Amino acid sequence: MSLRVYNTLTASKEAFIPLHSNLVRMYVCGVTVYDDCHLGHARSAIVFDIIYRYLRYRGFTVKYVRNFTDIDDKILQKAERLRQPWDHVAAQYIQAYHRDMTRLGVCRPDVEPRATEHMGAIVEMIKGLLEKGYAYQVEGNVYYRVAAYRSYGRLSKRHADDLLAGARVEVDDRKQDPMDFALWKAAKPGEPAWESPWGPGRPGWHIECSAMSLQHLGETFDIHGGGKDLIFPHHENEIAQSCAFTGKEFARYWIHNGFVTIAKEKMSKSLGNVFAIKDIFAQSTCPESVTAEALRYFLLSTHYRSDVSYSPQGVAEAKSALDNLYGLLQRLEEDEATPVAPETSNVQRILDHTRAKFEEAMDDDFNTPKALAELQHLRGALNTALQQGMLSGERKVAVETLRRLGEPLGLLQVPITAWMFRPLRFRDPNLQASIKIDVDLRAPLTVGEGLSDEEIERQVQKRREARARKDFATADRIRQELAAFGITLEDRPDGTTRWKR
RNA sequence: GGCGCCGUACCCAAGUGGCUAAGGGAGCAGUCUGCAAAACUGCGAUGCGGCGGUUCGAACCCGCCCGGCGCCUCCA
Repeated sequence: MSLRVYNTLTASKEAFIPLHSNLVRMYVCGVTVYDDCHLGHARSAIVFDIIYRYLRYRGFTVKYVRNFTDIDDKILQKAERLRQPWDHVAAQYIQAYHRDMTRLGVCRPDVEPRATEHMGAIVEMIKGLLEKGYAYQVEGNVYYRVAAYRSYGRLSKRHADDLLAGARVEVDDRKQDPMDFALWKAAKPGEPAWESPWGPGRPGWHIECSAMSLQHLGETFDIHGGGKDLIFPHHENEIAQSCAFTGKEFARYWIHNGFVTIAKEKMSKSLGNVFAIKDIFAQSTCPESVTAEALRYFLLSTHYRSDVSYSPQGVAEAKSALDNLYGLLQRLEEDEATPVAPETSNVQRILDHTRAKFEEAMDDDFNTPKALAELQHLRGALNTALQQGMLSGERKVAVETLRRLGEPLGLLQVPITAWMFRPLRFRDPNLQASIKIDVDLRAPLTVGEGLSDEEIERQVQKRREARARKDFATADRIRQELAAFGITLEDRPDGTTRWKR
């Protein structure tokens, strides 16, 4: 069984075969840095993160490029509003982006090129397009001549006639055709500008991605991705520019992720239904790494091409599902003597079978919901095995397998002592609104103010002594005291006690 | 107007022509337990928006209808 991916270009699932044997070259559209990232950005980043991780899991060498568009009209507008230099605004949001991605556990790409650092390449490309007749200049502006590119529309499955029928294209007298788009924008007084053969100005949106992907990945590369809202016009225009410039095929596989929606509607600023990533973390009652995995599990429980409807209780449910997997990890990692039933043990067979099913699911266009179901199925099988007795070697292998299968998904990577088993909730009423209120939200929530492992162990030991002399009043009192700090105790049959945060 | 997507149990969500329609959350019952918790086991769609059609056979293909959404304008 080999990897198959859905290609927007051909509108079908295809066998994934990189151009150069084992090397995968992948370009993903990052963000225009003019504001904090929201859940939609998180989804896109996480989707391509798991694609990147899984390709490596599958033995490919991946060169992963994800850009920053750090010069754009929106950045200039923001700078004006804030009365700050535009490049400070960009730098600030690049930093915020990195902060959010780190929190989300998103791998850093191999290259993170910025438009402003590729002006030479951008200008060269525009020059080439002019020479070949695919562009024209008007008063210091350069436009792409869409009519000159025969197969324009093949990605978004649109035809020139349909586009004109839309009649929502901004009217610009200088364009020869309403569909033409800017490659270079002449600078107005006071605007940042770079020198060019057409006078001072800045690149139009789209050209920076063509130039940067060409420079870092070459003329033809394997995967180009982004949110599905980029299919038109952004990616369509990139294809037009790049193919016209090089005369070669551009990206071979186009991968697009679905939206995050709120109450069935696309998350967007105009609708005012945007949730910033930083707010999710700020409002969560769980530590960052736990919140990150809960959010990841939530997002990955829907296939990447479908829209996923965000809700606080959706994340809370994902957290519960993860708790059960971590609970299993905790029990597997406990070093206790268990009854042994080696002759009937089928643990290794179960693990092998799960790995095969997991890979089968991921090979089928990154079917993460199916992959998660396989992990959950494994949980049941291992729980049963655990109850019948597992050798310490088997338990070790089981833990390794769970962690190894979790890795390409970015899940099950938190050390067990750092996992928080208490339900995840959000403090803000807006985030909290649709959660059924079934827990006391005034209970202690913050991790930082909790007890240390040592303090907890000491109390657990005291309680053990009390139980040994049948002093259940004391034992129950200790349990209640720990519960006030959010610590749950679970007594095992052998008289020992496990605790959970 | 053009192009396209979706509608599966209380909620979320795989499956897209043929084994009992995955899995998770919530719920109920039982086993276990000083109590509790966890875990395990069992229960839950004769049916996949509706109506027709194709087929030996359809949630899955085709047609129509109902409902929801997206792109065509900046957007992950």
